[in-house]
Amino acid sequence: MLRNQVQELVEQAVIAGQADASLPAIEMPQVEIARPKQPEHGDYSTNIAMVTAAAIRKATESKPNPRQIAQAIVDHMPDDPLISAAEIAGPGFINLRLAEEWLQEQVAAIVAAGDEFGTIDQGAGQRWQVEHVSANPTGPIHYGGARNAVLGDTLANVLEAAGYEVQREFYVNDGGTQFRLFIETLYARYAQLLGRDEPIPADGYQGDYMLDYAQQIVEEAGDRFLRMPRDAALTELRPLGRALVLVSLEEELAGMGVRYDNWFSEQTLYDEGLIEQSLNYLQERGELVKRDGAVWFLASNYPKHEKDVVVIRSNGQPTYFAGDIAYHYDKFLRRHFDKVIDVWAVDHQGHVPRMNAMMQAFGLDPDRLVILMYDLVKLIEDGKEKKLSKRAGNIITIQEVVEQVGADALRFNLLTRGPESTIEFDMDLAVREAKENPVFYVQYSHARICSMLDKARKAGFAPAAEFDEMDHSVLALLSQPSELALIRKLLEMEEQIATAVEKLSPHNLTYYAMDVAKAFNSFYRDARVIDPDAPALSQARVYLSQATQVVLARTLGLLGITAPQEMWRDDVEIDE
RNA sequence: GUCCCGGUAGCUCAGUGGAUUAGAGCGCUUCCCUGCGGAGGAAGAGGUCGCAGGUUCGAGUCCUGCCCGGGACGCCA
Repeated sequence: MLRNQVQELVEQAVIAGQADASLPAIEMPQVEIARPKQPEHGDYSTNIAMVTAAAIRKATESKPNPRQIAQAIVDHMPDDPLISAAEIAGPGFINLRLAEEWLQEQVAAIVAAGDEFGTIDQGAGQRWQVEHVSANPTGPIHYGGARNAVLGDTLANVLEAAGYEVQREFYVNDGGTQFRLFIETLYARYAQLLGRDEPIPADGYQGDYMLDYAQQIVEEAGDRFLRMPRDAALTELRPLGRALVLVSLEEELAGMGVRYDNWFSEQTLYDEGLIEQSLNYLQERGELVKRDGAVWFLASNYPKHEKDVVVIRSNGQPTYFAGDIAYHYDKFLRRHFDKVIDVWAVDHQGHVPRMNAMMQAFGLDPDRLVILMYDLVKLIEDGKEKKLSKRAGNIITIQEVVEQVGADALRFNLLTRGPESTIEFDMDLAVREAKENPVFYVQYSHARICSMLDKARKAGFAPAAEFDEMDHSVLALLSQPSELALIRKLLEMEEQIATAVEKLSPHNLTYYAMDVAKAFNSFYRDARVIDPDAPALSQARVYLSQATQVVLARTLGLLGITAPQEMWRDDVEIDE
């Protein structure tokens, strides 16, 4: 990665400076490379001189001058085609400028990398799992689940781009009370459709969608389940109801581009004895105790966890947390993921400490489990919050929002904010604003490039793929400010991916996409790409446009958003 | 009561301890189509970064307290 290359050069300078005693032989602080806000401050800068000065001051009580330290580092900067200038500025910053020739050459590198541009090998084949959404399999997913889905899915994309092997998993809560109520409701609706007066359970699911599911059962099985005892019918309905609801969940999520590698059934934890096995494991390690007729996990043994947690109720039933223990036992001790990211809504925040304690009780590094929390989505209607409940059948579904706003705009919108922000969602506003969504600006730029490259091809300026070998010599002609600014912006991609991975919040990529589009549009305004009178320059600009197309397509791809070849306004009024 | 997360432009939100000017989108104002897609470009107005202390060479960013908003504190899931 570019930033790392720059960092290494500075580190080499530091070592060289120490070798000839221009710099004191102390242990040097880590060199941090930043991107200055102001372009006059170069492409990269480092505060290493000031940090070093502070370290020396602390160690020796002398008063070193940061600018002198900076000078020593600058004097020892190795010659490298990457860097054209290293300047000292302000209190002791070292500002580094990328060489123009090197920048120009990168256009070829981007085009050559194509779909792979931006990929970094940080993950080095580590196996990570991202478990997300995991909504109860009892009906359509609430709009809040869309946030979870988009966050998890995009994060998984980004991790893959960073070289991690990622499994996307949906935990199907088919072992607990809610799923039982769902099946009982399904049975009731089924019986009602066949004319029997069967009440929906008290806490059952009131939504109309249950009638659709019941109707499908009727079509598949006729009245078969009425001709057996209720308990037997409920048992047989479980797999059928599960299949129905999973198909609709899968469709709903696919509607916004979210797909899974694995749907993990909670029930299998019971069926395969994993609850018992994982609890035995904890028992052997002395982490469980029997008290008041129940079995407790001694979470209070671990820092920050004051309370113990019940895993087996006094009635012998395991708690939901017992399922979590077994599930994560399976993730780490059977499937051996290097790292697991669970994407949870903030209302589960109280469970995080016990998950951390659980990891330690397993004898595992708690950092291998990351609970990624996102805040709620509140529904606003007529300026007021609307309370929703799936059980009451009163929810805004993902599908509704996708239909009204569009999957691309929805994903982009959800990814313009950090996970911790609370989202107030107003459907009317969203529909009104959908057309103004910046995602179209990005997509439009991409379509515009595609169309223009097409025209270029016809004019005899072929994009690189159609050459056996790219003509690098023309790239040196890309020397206008807006051309170089665009190249610089394109080269940020690896760092943007690294940032998204580091902070486990990929929303910076949406801003990056807008930046790239903006840089391209400025370039496009300033520079005429197809100009028969200047064939070499035209060819160079075609390459640059192509590189931009590569970056936009890749960035949109990571965000799970389509990169259209063309798009036309369909709502333009034709004047006169 | 304890703990967690927010509070940045009219609105929706970004912002890795840095550099006399804190950013984007939308909205608002003014310009730019005889040149490849105007869903565009150039510029402008708009801010006590909730409040008060502290740490430091340097704070929107870290620490403490307070105010406001949201959430969590079950043998529920």
